[in-house]
Amino acid sequence: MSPKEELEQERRQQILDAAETVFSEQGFNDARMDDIVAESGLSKGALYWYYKSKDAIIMALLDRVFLQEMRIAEVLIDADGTAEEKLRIFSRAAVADIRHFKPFMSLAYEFITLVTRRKEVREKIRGYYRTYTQILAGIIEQGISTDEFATVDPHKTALAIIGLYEGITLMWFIDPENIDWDELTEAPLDMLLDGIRKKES
Amino acid sequence: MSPKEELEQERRQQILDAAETVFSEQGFNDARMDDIVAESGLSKGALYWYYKSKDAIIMALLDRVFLQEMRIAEVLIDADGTAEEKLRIFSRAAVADIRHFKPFMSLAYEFITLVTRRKEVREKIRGYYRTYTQILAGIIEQGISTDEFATVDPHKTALAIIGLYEGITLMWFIDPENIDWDELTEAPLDMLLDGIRKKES
Amino acid sequence: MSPKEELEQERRQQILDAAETVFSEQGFNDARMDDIVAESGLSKGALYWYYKSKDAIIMALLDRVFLQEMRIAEVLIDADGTAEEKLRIFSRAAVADIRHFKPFMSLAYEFITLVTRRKEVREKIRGYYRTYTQILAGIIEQGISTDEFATVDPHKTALAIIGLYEGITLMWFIDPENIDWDELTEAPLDMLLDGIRKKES
Amino acid sequence: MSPKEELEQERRQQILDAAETVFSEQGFNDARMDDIVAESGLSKGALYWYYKSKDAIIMALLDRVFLQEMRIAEVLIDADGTAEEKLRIFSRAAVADIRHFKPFMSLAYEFITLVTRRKEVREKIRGYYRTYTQILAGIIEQGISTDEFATVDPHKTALAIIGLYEGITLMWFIDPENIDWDELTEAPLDMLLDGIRKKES
DNA sequence: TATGAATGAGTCTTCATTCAT
DNA sequence: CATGAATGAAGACTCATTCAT
Repeated sequence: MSPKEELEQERRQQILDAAETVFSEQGFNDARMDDIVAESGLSKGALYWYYKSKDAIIMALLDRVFLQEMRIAEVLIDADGTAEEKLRIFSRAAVADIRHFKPFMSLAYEFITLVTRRKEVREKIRGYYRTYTQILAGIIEQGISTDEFATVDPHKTALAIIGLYEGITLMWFIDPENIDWDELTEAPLDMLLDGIRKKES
Repeated sequence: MSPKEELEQERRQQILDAAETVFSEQGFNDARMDDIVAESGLSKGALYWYYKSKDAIIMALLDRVFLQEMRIAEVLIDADGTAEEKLRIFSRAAVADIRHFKPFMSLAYEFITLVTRRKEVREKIRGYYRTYTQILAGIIEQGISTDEFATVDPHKTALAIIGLYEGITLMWFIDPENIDWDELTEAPLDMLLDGIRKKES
Repeated sequence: MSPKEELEQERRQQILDAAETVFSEQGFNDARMDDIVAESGLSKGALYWYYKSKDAIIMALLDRVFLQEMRIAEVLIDADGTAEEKLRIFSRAAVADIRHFKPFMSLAYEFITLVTRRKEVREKIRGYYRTYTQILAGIIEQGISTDEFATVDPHKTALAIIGLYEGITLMWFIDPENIDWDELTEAPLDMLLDGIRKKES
Repeated sequence: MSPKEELEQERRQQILDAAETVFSEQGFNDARMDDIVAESGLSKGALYWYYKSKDAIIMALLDRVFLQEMRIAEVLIDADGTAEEKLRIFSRAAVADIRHFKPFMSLAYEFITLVTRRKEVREKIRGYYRTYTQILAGIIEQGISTDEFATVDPHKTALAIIGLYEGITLMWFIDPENIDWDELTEAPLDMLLDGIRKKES
């Protein structure tokens, strides 16, 4: 990467970092471009040099947020072990990630708000969840073929697992004190696994 | 109720109906007061007569949206039957409600966005979920005491059930075609129930 | 006209009057909306209530400016007399009008600037000159048929007459002291008339 | 001229060529310095190295545009022949020039727009027309003294001739299809000449 | 109660110009 | 001489809210 491209990347990161903070705190609409300017340490002109509008920044953030999330998926793909072990790895990674992600969670929900209104957002987020679902479904299929799991529908089960974590995350976001992630990290998974695990006969 | 009060109630409903539609379609910020005025068929002056600000309408909507939701909870409280039967009633009611609620779902997520930024929203939504959790926990306790269920933690299990439904709802909102509620209505519950059901020994 | 419509007309006139002054003094681009606001005595909101943009005001002015000019043409249509008498009436009306119009002349040239860039402007101004040319051509035809004038091309002659006045106006705008309209009022016309008048044989 | 000065001259021409094109297409205000940069093939820094501001470019263009025009006048001064012959030379030169100049005509009108607002523009353009008028007046005086023309006012007649051509040019700019320069090249002049030509007695 | 014209503070965005390299 | 990233003042426009009628 040329020094020039490096500078550009750095500036764009500066701006997205600032935007992430500001948008998370204030929401897309209450956030002022001047707030992002101040937070980024750049000038307004510099901001508009790299992103042509507020909306362009929001869309660039969308990419970054869900790209970051994708990393958990990668962990899963590369993992070895039984299906159950992989699901536990997923669970742990997801929970770790969620905690790290907490300050920016309202940002994520704001993006979700846009799903019905903006094609790009819709497609990006759908792609993210579909990828995820497929990976988990693959693991479950593995579990079925190795007789770890009963013959469940892999797709539906994958949706249930992701849904379970998304839902608990949502509830944790709303009422963190009411939910103890330390305990919940594996408990929900245990319940589901109990449900799909092959019963000895 | 006097005729005057009746008119007032009617007008307020008109406004909230319009606001619900407009906010759902455009979001709190892109929605214009003039849009609500047009949708409601009232005049701008009338709007401001009944609600003193845009924010007041949003807060009134918050009440209405989550009050509506509360009705499912009431169904549960009054129901008879085994714990499992009650959970199935809950499941069916929740799914039915979600479907009806779909056009306004982005509204709900926009409220969630406000959880970290607005005390009233936070408290209202927390109250809603806490109530819900307690009711479900009660049912699970009943199930444990009647030996339907294994000795699980009622609170955690309740959270898991609600989370499961909230999460699947979220995913259905994002990608309706990828999720078949008809099948999912009871499947997720089955999995969880399998997990907590008392094993014959 | 209802009182409401009357108010609207009055407001629009107020705005266009102000815009005419401000645009003439400063040009379309240097003129600030706030200048028009100040000049009009209205508020910025009121301005935008009646015209949705600066450009809308400019286009409304275009209408008004060239509609005003059209009145001279009407004088001609209704006039009686020989062709030459009518042309003299035209001459006098045109000169009188030009003098009145002087402060707003740079406005007219600014519109002309837009002829190649904006369809609406092009069409409006073309229509104006075509109408004018036709009226004059009609008078010249009359002069030919009554043997006042030699057998000239009515269309070309009309263009020459209008062109003559437009050109002298342009030069007067550029260098008023160099041109004495009092003398020039009829002199150019005399020259042209001398050229087309039927020579006694 | 040193190689260094040559380069400077070349660069300045590049810039003015680009500016002429861009300004003609977009107008002084809508044209962006970046457009001129792109059109010129230079860098922004280079542009500002040779011209210290947008306005400086506009003023340099003013010089160039009206200097170019001055060449027609030179043709006249050097010409031999009767007054009428000279006027025909003028006519042909003017028409030829106008056609060449067409793409940049809106530029000329934009300068005229500035006559009332900018001293330098006013003086430059006035000087141009005064020079022109004087040359033509001289020719007409010649024509009077040689008995070609009747005893007309040379100044007024010169104004009329220039005005006639300026006016027809304006109308041609506005509505090229409505005006056939091929025919109009000499026709207007004929009319005027008919008017001022010494009548045989 | 109801109306809708009017208000004006607040925003995003633009773009001529500068200057470190 | 040349580059183009950076600057920031300035301006068009928006829209929640008000208030005379």
